[in-house]
Amino acid sequence: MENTELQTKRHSCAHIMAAAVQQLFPGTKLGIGPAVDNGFYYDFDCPRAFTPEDLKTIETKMKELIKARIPFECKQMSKAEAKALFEKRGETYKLELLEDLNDGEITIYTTGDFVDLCRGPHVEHTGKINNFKLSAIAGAYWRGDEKRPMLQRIYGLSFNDKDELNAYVKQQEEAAKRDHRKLGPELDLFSINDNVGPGLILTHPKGGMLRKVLEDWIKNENIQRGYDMVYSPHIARLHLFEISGHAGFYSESMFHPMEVDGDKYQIKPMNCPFHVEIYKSGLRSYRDLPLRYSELGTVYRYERSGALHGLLRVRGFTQDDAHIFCTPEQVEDEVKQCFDFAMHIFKTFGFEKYAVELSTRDPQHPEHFTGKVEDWDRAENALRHVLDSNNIPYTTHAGEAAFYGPKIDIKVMDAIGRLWQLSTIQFDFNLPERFDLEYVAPEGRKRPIMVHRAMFGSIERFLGVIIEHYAGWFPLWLAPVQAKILTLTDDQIPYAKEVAAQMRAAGLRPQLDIRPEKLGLKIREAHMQRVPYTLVIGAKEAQDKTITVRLRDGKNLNGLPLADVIAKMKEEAESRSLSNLLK
RNA sequence: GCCGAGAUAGCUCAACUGGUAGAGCACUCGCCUUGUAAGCGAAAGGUUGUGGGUUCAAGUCCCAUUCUCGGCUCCA
Repeated sequence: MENTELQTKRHSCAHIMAAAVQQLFPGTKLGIGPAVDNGFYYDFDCPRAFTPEDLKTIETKMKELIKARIPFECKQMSKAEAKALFEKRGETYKLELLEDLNDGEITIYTTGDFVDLCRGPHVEHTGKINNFKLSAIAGAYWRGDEKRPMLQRIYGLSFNDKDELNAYVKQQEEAAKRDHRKLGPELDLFSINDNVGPGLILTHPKGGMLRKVLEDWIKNENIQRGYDMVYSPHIARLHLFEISGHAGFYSESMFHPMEVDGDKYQIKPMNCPFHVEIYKSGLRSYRDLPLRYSELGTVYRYERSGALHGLLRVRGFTQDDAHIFCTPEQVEDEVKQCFDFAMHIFKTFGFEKYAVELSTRDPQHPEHFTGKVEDWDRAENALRHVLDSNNIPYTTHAGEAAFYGPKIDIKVMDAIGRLWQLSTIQFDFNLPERFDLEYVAPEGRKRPIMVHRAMFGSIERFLGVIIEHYAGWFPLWLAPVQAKILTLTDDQIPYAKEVAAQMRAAGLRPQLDIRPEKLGLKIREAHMQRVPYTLVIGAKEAQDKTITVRLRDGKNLNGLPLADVIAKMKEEAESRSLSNLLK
């Protein structure tokens, strides 16, 4: 919260909204009402469901309160006094919050008749509030706990001035235009279909080409970094997941097993146990380590229906998964290599905004975590050391580690500022134990360290993120159709076909548009399909064996020699350039 | 899963308080041979998400259900 003045305004605005709501809907109980990134919210317990029309009524009431310039008054009081006050007002949620506070640190803010348990600070009076807009109604569990009552949350936007507010609204509109759920079907990349089922993706030919390019690239990157490629089946005996522990700890996220010949089979939610079994298929020496098994492994997880979100949260997805088995001495090098790999990917795709999170165990609650303390210490230090020595800013989340090991997660920001996890590097002290993994060291049999890692996270999610990141304007190496060849009249068809053939021979992906339509129409369609280069062929070009290239911004490069165009495009694609070489 | 909103032609949307489901674009056919973001015309396209109910009459009202969207929770 960098701008404290704005945060104060936002929080005060939340109070005014709550005051308005309590005036309009007497008996409404208060939850909490903090300032957030773009404004504020307040949670209410009101028997009547708020409607979008109510937002307008509440806004009007808020404006009345603002006009009245009601002072925000702070009162210090004892716990007993505060308790009596909120009991009288029937504010059961505030009473619960009060329980967690110590005597002597309780402050109450009042605004006219409105009373709130609040640390403050606030603006002097309601007249200081302006430039806000109530934006949404949503459900939210009391204290974020799904076992507690669901309250109604009203979100509001609030900024320093009108321009900032308008700019924010504008930015949200722009972001909505690049939403992958809209662009994906528009660009014919993928669809989700009711008959197939929620959270299950149909990848269309163009999306398929994009995915193939991504998969080829990541496989090669893996191989160059010393990973082996393995494959594993989509189903396995449930028994496998009983050994791994997933059938116990993870069963809520697994599809129900199916009956086969009196035995139970499970569609896989994870690739790890398979890779572990590959490791176990032979006796491993310390000389063999590290072993790095990689697989584009498709997994199926039962995600709760309300959690599904386009390509970013689905029920069937393919992880660019890998498991590294190594000695304790090798751990840090391996983690560093994984981290460098992730950075290489972000650089290749041009992601500038990302957040690194280190999740460690909570030493207060050792019972939540499996494995030896010295292993945890070594692992956490390795993760921390890699981040520190690379000067990577990160946030540490104590207690957020998985029960089986600490991890680094890297999230990137989508078009509308939401963070999505892509890369993850996780230690696992659980599976080596459960599967009794070993390697032979000079001093005898030892347990290897196991590291899970995914770089894209899931191919589907990565695709969703890059659709939004590029707004559909993929760099040439990724674009499913790299150039659209447009003819002016039927006379140019033979030359257009020759151009397409030469481009294909050079490894490029052209597409012909030889319809007898106006050039303007063809250009419009090529542009809307976000094709990087539009190649125009008229009588002149056919005659001279040249090409007129129309760039994305509308600029034309007239009469370039065909061979030059192909060479430049080839260079641009092969170098995975993020900008056009033809310009 | 929970709270709320929604679902009408391939897409974007219309149809006032219940009274014969329409338009633009796309698709198909015909004409136009076209020089940088939409040429003209015609035809076709629907069991209004699905299943019940109320009514003389349901896209519209009621119930159930599926899916989608905004959040919560959870996560790659």
